[in-house]
Amino acid sequence: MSNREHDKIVNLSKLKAACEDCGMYGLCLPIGIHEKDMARLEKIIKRKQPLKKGEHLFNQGDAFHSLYAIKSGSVKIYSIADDGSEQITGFLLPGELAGMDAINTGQHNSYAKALETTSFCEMPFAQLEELAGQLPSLQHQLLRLMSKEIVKEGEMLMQLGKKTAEERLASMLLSFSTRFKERGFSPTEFNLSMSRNDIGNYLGLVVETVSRLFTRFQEQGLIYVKGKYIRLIDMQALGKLAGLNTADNNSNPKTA
Amino acid sequence: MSNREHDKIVNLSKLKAACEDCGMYGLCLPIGIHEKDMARLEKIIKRKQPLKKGEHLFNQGDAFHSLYAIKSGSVKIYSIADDGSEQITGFLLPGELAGMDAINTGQHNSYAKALETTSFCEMPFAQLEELAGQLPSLQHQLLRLMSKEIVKEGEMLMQLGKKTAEERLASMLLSFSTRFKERGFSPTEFNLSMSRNDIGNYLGLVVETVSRLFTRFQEQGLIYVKGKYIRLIDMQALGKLAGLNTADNNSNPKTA
DNA sequence: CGACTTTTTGATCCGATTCAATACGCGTGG
DNA sequence: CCACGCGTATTGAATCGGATCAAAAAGTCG
Repeated sequence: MSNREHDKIVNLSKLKAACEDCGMYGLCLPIGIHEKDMARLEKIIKRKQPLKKGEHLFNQGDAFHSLYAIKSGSVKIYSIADDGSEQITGFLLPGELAGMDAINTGQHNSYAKALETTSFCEMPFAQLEELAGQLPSLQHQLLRLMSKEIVKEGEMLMQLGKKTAEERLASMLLSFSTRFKERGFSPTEFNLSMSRNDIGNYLGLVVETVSRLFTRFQEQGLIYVKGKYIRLIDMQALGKLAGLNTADNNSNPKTA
Repeated sequence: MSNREHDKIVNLSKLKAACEDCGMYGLCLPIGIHEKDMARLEKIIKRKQPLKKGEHLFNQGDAFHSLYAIKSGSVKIYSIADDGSEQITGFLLPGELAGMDAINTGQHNSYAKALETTSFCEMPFAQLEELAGQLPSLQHQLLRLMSKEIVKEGEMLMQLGKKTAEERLASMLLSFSTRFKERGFSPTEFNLSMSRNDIGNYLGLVVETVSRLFTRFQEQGLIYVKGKYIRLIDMQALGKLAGLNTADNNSNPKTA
């Protein structure tokens, strides 16, 4: 796509396709990296065999070696507490990074499971870190992505802390809508690759509640649902549901 | 305390006390930084006037310039949603860092308010980043702390997603206990600097529920409470409450 | 097709919220 | 120093949203 002159090595292998050829180029780690530096980044990125549905990218307890970038498909991130209970902490779409929570301890403390056939890149962290020391833009991008992750989780805390079941599901639908749009997919029509149970787990609700909400939203003409297929019909109403419902819960504006 | 020879500048000012003299040295950013590099790190760290109770370290919407390390006191991190509702996402104790969520957008999307008289250091991020490019150990430590933040929030998600009111409060008490201990304070006896309302907001509960729980825990002989003063009496029982109560909620172990 | 899993729908129950009122803590000023 | 006032905390009673229990319906896959 763009002109790279001084590289004989980069394209020597079919397996090692360039980031620039990846549909998620504009969303992934390479953002803001100078073209001349990209070759160095690409050299440490490993193309991997796609995962089949149900396979794991990594397991809780695994030693941490690499970050992973999702290229296509989707991944569910979850952990299992001592008592055996599962908590889903996120769903990854193409262009998003997995494994950052493991940097701290050097051990993955979550599972990453493919919800469908999923292709990804592996980026050995030691090499990434070394390179980041040499490329300020890469270092910055790495910090930025981690910061983004922190913000994302903070927003999720807001969800779980204050919102009703209805608000949570509406928010989630809109969040997926936005993310699909960023990735060039339709913002109003998509398949949710995870089960109703997963949705409930993620949102802090039981599966029956999620099911009832989908039904209700459909009855109210907000969405059309057919299994995993979702069409958002009344985005505005969904936004209103997601955002400004209980405009009080512990809000306590004066303490601000 | 330790021997530094080659520095005339570092100690020239009383204000600019060394990190090594800070009680939180072992918990803060400097972990793992070589002694010879510390001088460079210290040079960019600004000592600031302590905040009085109620004053803000930064406000939501502020341009992001610096990370802040808490030296003493405590801080509440919260954001205000469009609808005016407040959500507390965390409380910071000495040795902990604030502002990492702003790296992504270059804008703080939370407030940081002192819950009591609080002293802190300011670390201009641009300089920190530049230095991190030169000191691998600093870069690593920075990434590690951000990773830790992600993990911490992930654990909080687990709390809010699945746990009962009782479990949440027990967890919070134990979390503070651990953190106080790490900082050299008593793990069984401390003052919670935040209001009951703040605790409730943080845990996704209303203030009445929090109050009732404190009363109940005390009746059950788990703790002694007197206003902000807390003494943990039966840590084991608290741990049991916090951890292994509802060992089922959406656990669905087979999907693991 | 037939077994199994996932989803939906219905009826009931319970934990936490809400509403309401009292008690406590604390700073201010007389 | 105590009285007053106001914010914070506690306690009580009623209500409700979402969980739980139960069962049928719809997908999924070998």
